[in-house]
Formats: sequence, C-alpha cells, structure tokens
Amino acid sequence: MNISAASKAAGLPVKTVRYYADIGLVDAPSRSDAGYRTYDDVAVAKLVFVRRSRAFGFGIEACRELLSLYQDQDRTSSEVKRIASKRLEEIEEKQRELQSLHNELAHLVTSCRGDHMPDCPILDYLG
Amino acid sequence: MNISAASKAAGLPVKTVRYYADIGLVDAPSRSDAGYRTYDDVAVAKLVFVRRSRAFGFGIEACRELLSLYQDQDRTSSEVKRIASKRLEEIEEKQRELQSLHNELAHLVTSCRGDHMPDCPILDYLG
DNA sequence: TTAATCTCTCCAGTAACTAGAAGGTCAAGG
DNA sequence: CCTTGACCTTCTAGTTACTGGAGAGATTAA
Repeated sequence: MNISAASKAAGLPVKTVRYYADIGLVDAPSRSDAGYRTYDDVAVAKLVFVRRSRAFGFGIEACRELLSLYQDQDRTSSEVKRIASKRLEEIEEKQRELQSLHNELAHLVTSCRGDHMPDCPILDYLG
Repeated sequence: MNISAASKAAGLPVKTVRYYADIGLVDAPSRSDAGYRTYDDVAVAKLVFVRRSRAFGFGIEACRELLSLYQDQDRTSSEVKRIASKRLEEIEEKQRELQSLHNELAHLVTSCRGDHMPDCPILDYLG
C-alpha cells in the first residue's frame, strides 16, 4: 500500500500520516526502491487507533501512551483507565467553562436589541 | 504608567500587553525618553476590553472588530449582536461535541474495570 | 556604588497539523 | 518512445495566541 491508499484506509490525510511517523508516534514505514512509503494492515490499524484516540481529544503524548499500552500484552487496564479518566476530567472541566461562558454570553446576546442604534449591553459589559 | 503597572491594572501579562500592540490589536503606546512604553487609563481600558472579549473566547480578529465597534459612535448594535451570536453558536457547537465525547468516553471508562488485568474495553474500542 | 528590579528587542518554542514549492516516479495512451 | 497526469519525495513556512529566555540598557533604593 502506498501512502494515499493507507491514508484512505486509515481515514487520515496523507500529510498527517507522514507527520505521525515524523514525530515517532507510529513506526516509520518501510520504503520501496524509489523511496515511497509502504504500509501494511498492521500499520493502518495503528493509524486508525491514533485517529480514534485523537477524536476523543487525547493529545499526541497520551496517544503515544495508549498505543504503547495497546501493544503491550502485560499492560493493566488500570493504566488505561487512568489516562482515559484524566481526559474525561478535562472534558468535564471544559464543559463547565463553556457552560458558564454560554450562560453569560447568551444573556448578553438576548438583551441586545440588535437594531440600528448604537446602544449595546454587550459592549457595555466588555468595556 | 509603565508596562508592569498597566499590566496589573489590565489583568494581563506584560508579554501579552506588548503582543497586543505588536499585532496592532491596540494602539502602540507612547514611549518615555528611555524607550519605555507608557500607558494611560484609556489604553488600560482597551486592554481590559480585550481581556474580557478574549475570556468569552472571541478570537483576535473578532476582538479587533469589537474594539472598533466599541470606539465607533456610529455603530449599530446589530453588528455587535451578529459577532456575539456567531461566537455563541461556536460555543454551542463545541458543547455538542463535548457532550457526545463525554457520553462515549464516560461509558467506556465506566465499563473498564481498571484492575491489574490487561482486558480493556477502552483499548478494544480504539483498536 | 552596587544590587535589585525594571525595561527593551529579538529569537525560538508551544500543539497538531496544513499549505505549497521544487522535483523525482509510475502507469497509460498515442 | 514520449508525454501527460497522478502520485510520491523533502523542505520550509504558516496557523493561534501567546510564552520563555537571552542579552543588554534604565531606574531605584540602600
């Protein structure tokens, strides 16, 4: 498989596939005589794993740990759970932030008449 | 006022105060004989305005527009409301994303026993 | 006078890609 | 055989909004 086939199979842009190997998140693929990267199903599976992890918002370093645990037969599920729980807390923290932002901003937007006049509670609040 | 006083008054780091002038978000301050930036209350008020706007998650360009509207006597509140509504929609979009992420991840975390065994529904899902 | 605390500019780094340039490779059609 | 187009390569630089640090000048208090 050349990179574009692997990219399609993994659901990631070609550039991203190269990038993940550049930073050592996945193994550097073998090369053809012409220097083309070649991928097999195992390599694609790892890319898919990373894509799904990233979709949960895990950072690259967390993906690295997860991928390593994924490939480690001697892992304990507690390690995985710890990483996932940490991410869950981050998500919850972000949700609280957004909720409070939403409350305030929705209130301001509602109270702004949005007409041709200059009076604006949003600007009043910011200034 | 020197930059550190202005920074305290505005509630922004010194580096950020310099940065906002560098990118033209706020006016470049006047300088003392020695080349020190000097701030007055008006400059600080604009920095505060930007800080509050940023706290709502408005991007720099949106802050630029808001600040410009703030200083424009001929503005219409509909312009402000449009910008704020856009941000509100972004927040809501992000909230939906996080909610769905949270649902999925919380489910996985709950179903993972987190013990010394390697079996892990989280890794199963990612792989 | 000297030490501590400003302040200045400029360069580089952060996260995670993404865009684009310049150039080599491969397969199909004429 | 040649060309065309789609692919591949590397490298540099840009994105967002700052942040850290180096090296050097200015100011202030003791």
